[in-house]
Amino acid sequence: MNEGVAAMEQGAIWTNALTTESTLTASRALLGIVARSISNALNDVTMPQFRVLVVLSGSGPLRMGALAEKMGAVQSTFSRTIDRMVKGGWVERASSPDSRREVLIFATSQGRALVDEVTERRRAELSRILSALSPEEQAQLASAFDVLARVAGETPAEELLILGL
Amino acid sequence: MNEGVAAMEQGAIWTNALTTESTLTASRALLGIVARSISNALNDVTMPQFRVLVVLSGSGPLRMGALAEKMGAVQSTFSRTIDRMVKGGWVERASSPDSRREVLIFATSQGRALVDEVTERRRAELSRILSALSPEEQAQLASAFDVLARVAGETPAEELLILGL
DNA sequence: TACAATAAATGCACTAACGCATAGGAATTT
DNA sequence: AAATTCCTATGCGTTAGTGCATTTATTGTA
Repeated sequence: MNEGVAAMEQGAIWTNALTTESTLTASRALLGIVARSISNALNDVTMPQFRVLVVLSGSGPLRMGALAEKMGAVQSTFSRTIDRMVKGGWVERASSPDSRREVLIFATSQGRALVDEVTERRRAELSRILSALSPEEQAQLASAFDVLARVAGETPAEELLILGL
Repeated sequence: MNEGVAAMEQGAIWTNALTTESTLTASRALLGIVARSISNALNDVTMPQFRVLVVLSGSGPLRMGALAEKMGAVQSTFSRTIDRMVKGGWVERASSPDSRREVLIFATSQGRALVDEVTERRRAELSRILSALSPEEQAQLASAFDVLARVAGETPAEELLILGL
């Protein structure tokens, strides 16, 4: 193999390793922000329950079965979870206009507010942190993240659910 | 207020908002990586149990009480969690050399291996993703992330524990 | 109309985690 | 030596979540 090429490849490997470490460090910082944004909500609902609200916020009302499947839970298990959430005022059951044997789950305004608060808290803290940077630095950061998001690809919702997001 | 200054501040606000959105998007991608790295481990241990192993990996053996406090759990609750983890072969109890009333918790090699696998999986996937970028892009990414990590500050371990990390 | 298929809820059994109160052994103080 | 403090473990009760099997209501089909 050509020595010059080998040296270049070696350089690329180092760069990758360094970038990986920087990214891991940054991801810890971002995870901290995410965690803090959620922690308050966890006084009111459990993580699985919060997931339900996030899913409903994203998709609108869903049938019991469809929702259970999205949550990766057996339908019977899920029925009970919904019982608890109804009791807490986070969601409501309503019979479907399509079929009387179907039950649609709606997030209540209280439920939507909970998710909105978390989202807003996250956005606010991020904005606060970024404001410590110059506009130039921010622009650099934005383009770096855009690049990352592009190569990282879409994150299927199911995967975020592993962490309860 | 001077119009030129006002225009500049407006520009800064836009930049911040755009950067915030880019960061939020990227953080979802990073969360996906983190979630995938953990999902396998969750077949073996629960999230709280995984936390214990992460903490022990970071700090070495700890007393029951200290560990319980780090986990934000009541000590009695925690004693039972350790019972289960001992049963599963993830940790071991050992009497402290300092005092016979103290009990130290060690991660077993099996326990350390579990954490290592997760860490390695995360690093590998990140590295794989980054390798799609040119060294120049990677270098840009690294410096942008270093900047972010600097302004975001340290993330206390307790906060990551909210998400089970 | 009788029968099969679908959707949700219930009965039952289980595990993990949580907290409070308390017991037991070990170390420290008086 | 006795009393107190410290550290862990246990008894007891509770909640959330999980899964399997079954029931009930509704819809679709033979």
